[in-house]
This record gives sequence, structure tokens and C-alpha cells, in this order.
Amino acid sequence: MSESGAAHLVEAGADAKDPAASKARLRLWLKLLKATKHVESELRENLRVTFDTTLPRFDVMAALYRAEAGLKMSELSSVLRVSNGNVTGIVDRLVIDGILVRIPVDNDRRATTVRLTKAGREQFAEMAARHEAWINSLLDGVDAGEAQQMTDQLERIARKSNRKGA
Amino acid sequence: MSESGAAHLVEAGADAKDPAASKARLRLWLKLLKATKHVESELRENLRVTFDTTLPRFDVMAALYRAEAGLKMSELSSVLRVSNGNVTGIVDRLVIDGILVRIPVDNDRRATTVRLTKAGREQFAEMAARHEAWINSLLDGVDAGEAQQMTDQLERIARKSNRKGA
DNA sequence: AGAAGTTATTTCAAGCCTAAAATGTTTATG
DNA sequence: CATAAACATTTTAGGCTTGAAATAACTTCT
Repeated sequence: MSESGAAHLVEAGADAKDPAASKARLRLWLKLLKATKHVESELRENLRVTFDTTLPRFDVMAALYRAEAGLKMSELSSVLRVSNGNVTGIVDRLVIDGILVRIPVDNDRRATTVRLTKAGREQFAEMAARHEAWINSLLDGVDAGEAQQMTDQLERIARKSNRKGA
Repeated sequence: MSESGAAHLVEAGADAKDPAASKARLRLWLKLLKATKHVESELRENLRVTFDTTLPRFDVMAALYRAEAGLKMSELSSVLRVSNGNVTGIVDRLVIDGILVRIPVDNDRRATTVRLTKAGREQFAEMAARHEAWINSLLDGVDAGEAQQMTDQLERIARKSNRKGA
């Protein structure tokens, strides 16, 4: 199988060409997960105590803040990469709270556009500023150059998820 | 601008006066989240179709595979960084499926140790091998050197979650 | 010993999440 | 036109997740 020697680390059989690289990638994945979970959990806590809201709600609001004209439910679920049914529930609650409105789409009675209300936009503007500061503080072990470099490397991991056709 | 050398004497704090760095960190965070979610979602799908199981179940089994003597519920929830109540539910289902056993702890009737059954260990050994191969493939855009480097950088982000007394 | 505090775990309420089925609408095709 | 196929969204069933409250057992202090 492997032409390179030095493989007396024979543990759980990664049947890859380069076991050392495979282990390095596995360690990277575990660390990636750990760092992400850590930041996510701090963020969740901050959103909860400061604004009495949640990360999924914040994500929906962020997506709609960027898209001033609003988004259809399917666009929202595609941008956020969560299931359709999931978006339904989160939007339902945000509508009840007066943060979002559903607007029928002309010429297609199946679809709905979702948009931030004025109150929703104002609330989000506040949250976004605090959010950036939190992130800045949570990632303060990484300088700007490293951040840029890591962003590019992560891009290569996430890229596959973007390709539309073939 | 003030003398920049003083900053690191005070604290390894985020420099609120550097908007460019702040934006770079924000972009890094968004990309981190995206890459992690992408890999997580592929993994979830693979576990579902190949082994009819879930990521949380896999995580519990992985932790217990490493700890041959088993772990107490509280240790499990601490290792996995999820709430106590959460672990209770996942373990309940794994016990029903014969993958885990709960064992009373001597001299402390409050506590329970959880351990993989023989069947559980065998199942996990299979899954671990496939899991490593999946990760290896999902992260194939990153070579071993980069992986090592990124792992170290991520360590700096996750580290704060570990320090007990600053 | 008995009260008070601490620790380990479970239960609970509410929300998040997914895959799959269901509903209603539009478009394409015979 | 009718009907089949495709589409947008919601509903459903089941599991995950959290924070807080509830139980039960252990420890400490007087």
C-alpha cells in the first residue's frame, strides 16, 4: 500500500497514501471544531444576555440586513445553509416579535419575501456593532495578516460547498 | 497615532483602534463558521447513510473509545463541552441500542460511569476509520504543513476556553 | 446527629435542526 | 384543456441543545 516507510503508528486504518498528512488533517478538523464551538458559545451567551436573542435569529437578521429588498424563504434557507422547514420556524417567531414581515410575491402565490421591519433594522444595526467587537476580542490571538491567510485557507475547504453545477 | 509598542504590555487585547484588523477577524470568523458547517454537514450525511447514526452519538462514542475505563456523566459533558442534560438524552438512546452501559460508581451513589459495550467498541472502530478517511478527503485542499500551522493558530483561539484562572 | 451547603445527575420548557411528507401553485406537455 | 412534472413553502416526527429547576446523595460544620 504505502510506499513511504516509517508507518509503525498503525492505528485506526486510514487507508490513505500519506498517513501523517491524514492525521494532521484530522487534528486540524478537531481543532477547527473546538475553536468554532468556543466562539459560537461565547457569542450565543453574549447575544442572550445583551439582547435576549439567539444566534439563529441573529443570522437571519444579518442576511436580511444585507438584502435590503428582502429574500424569499428559499433564498434565505440557501444563504444560511439550513433547511427550509428550519427557516419557517425562526421567521415565524421573528414576525411575531415585529422584527420581520412576510410579503407576498407578485405573480407567484407560492412564494413569500421576508424583510426586516424598521424596528428590525434598527435593532440589528446595534447588534452588528457589538457583534463585531465581540469577534474582534474573541479572535485577538490572531493578527490581521494571519487572519487573511487563514481565511484563504479555509476558503479552500469551504469552496466545494459552493460549486453550483459540476 | 500613539506609540504602538505599549499595547502588548497591557493585555493581549483586541486593538479597537484598528478597524482593518477587526474586519479581517470578522471575515475570518465567517469563513471559519462556513467551513466548519460545511464539513459538519458532510460528516452528518455520511454518518447517517453509512452507519445510520448521528454526529452527537459519534462524539459520545469517540470520547468513550478513548477512555477505556469509561467516564462519569459529568466528565463526558465536560469533555464534549455540552450541557449535562444534553448528554443524558444521547446516552439514554445509546444505552437502549446496546452501545453503552451505565455502571454505578462505588462509594458515590449519585454518580454513574458510562462505558462502551463490546458491540459499541467494535462499531466505533469501524466508524473511526471511515471518519478519518472522510475528513482526509474533505480537507484535501490543505497540505500537512498548512494543517499543522492552522492547528496552532486555532489553538490560540480555543485556548481561552481552557484557562481556569487567567 | 442535624442543618446547611455542595455535587452529580435528571427533568423540563423552549427553541433549533434535519429529512421526509404534505399542501398549494405554476409550468410544461400531450 | 387536462394532467403530469416541477417548485415554494409548511408541516411533521424525531433528535439535539441550552439554561434552569428538581432530585438525590455526599460533605462540612457545629
